[in-house]
Amino acid sequence: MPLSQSLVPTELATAFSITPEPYRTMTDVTRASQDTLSNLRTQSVKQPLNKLNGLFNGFKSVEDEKLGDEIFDIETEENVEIVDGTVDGSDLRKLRRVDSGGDDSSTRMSKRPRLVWTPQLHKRFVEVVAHLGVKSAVPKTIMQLMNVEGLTRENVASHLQKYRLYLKRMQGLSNEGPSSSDHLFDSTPVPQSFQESSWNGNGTGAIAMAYASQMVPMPYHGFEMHSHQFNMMMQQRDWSGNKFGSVSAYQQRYQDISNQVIADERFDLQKKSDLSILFNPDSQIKMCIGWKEWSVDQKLEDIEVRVFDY
DNA sequence: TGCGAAATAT
DNA sequence: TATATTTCGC
Repeated sequence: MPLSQSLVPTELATAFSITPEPYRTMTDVTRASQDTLSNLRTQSVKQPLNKLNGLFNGFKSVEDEKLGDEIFDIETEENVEIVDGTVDGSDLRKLRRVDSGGDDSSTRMSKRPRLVWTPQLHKRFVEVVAHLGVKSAVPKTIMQLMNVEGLTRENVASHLQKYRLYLKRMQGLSNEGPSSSDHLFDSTPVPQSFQESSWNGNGTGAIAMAYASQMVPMPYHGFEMHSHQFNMMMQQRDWSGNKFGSVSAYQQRYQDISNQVIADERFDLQKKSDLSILFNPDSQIKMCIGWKEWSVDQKLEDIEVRVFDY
């Protein structure tokens, strides 16, 4: 919808060779103001790259820092601009791609740096997909659970599409080990749970997953641990028929369990975000630390190393 | 809105 | 060619 309208009727304008003011939509105006803003900003703020690096401040472990550092293949400084006003890390997603056919230098805007799926990033992706269940893993949820700054739903959707094709291909090849052509995907083993599990096989499992965000460093047992706020990821319906009954009850339960795990010398946590706890509708609990998964029979003492050992 | 397959771009 | 990104129907 145009924001403005010519006062001169079209016929009249044509008759007198009046070139009408072009229609400007809200999008046009918004874009123009973004252009202006970012032009101003690139002059005063000279370190978009630092900004980018700063986006990953939330990550504290060496591994995570590597993850963050390597996530983007940054080409040149000119390719990066902050479109929105926020300078604090949270908003890489506001880097916009704008039409590249800009002959007008004032409309030249950068495109988002191309995402490179490093083995670390892919590993994280696979972990999350495994937790969700390969059937119920969708881009948005995966993106949220991966909790990697700057990662977009589109990035994930693309990767997921490719990964599904890969899985299909692998399934077709049954257990023919070696050479496919995909080094990235081959670099991270396909979790055994993908082959079918009671947690997601019938489409009713894997309802909730607690996950970490906003990590804050905290000393623990000599190495760095992270405490965090807890969020609940919920998928699918029916929270009424289960034992805990409410989201807050799940959160409480998650807190309880994770606190015990952290205090438990048997668990060699590198960082607390390695811990995930999943609940299914029967209030069964599955606990995952890194690449290991356990079934938890309510009491931690009963924990046995169950299946997956990658 | 957002998913997924297909098309397209790099 | 591989794969990232965009498009488009649902």
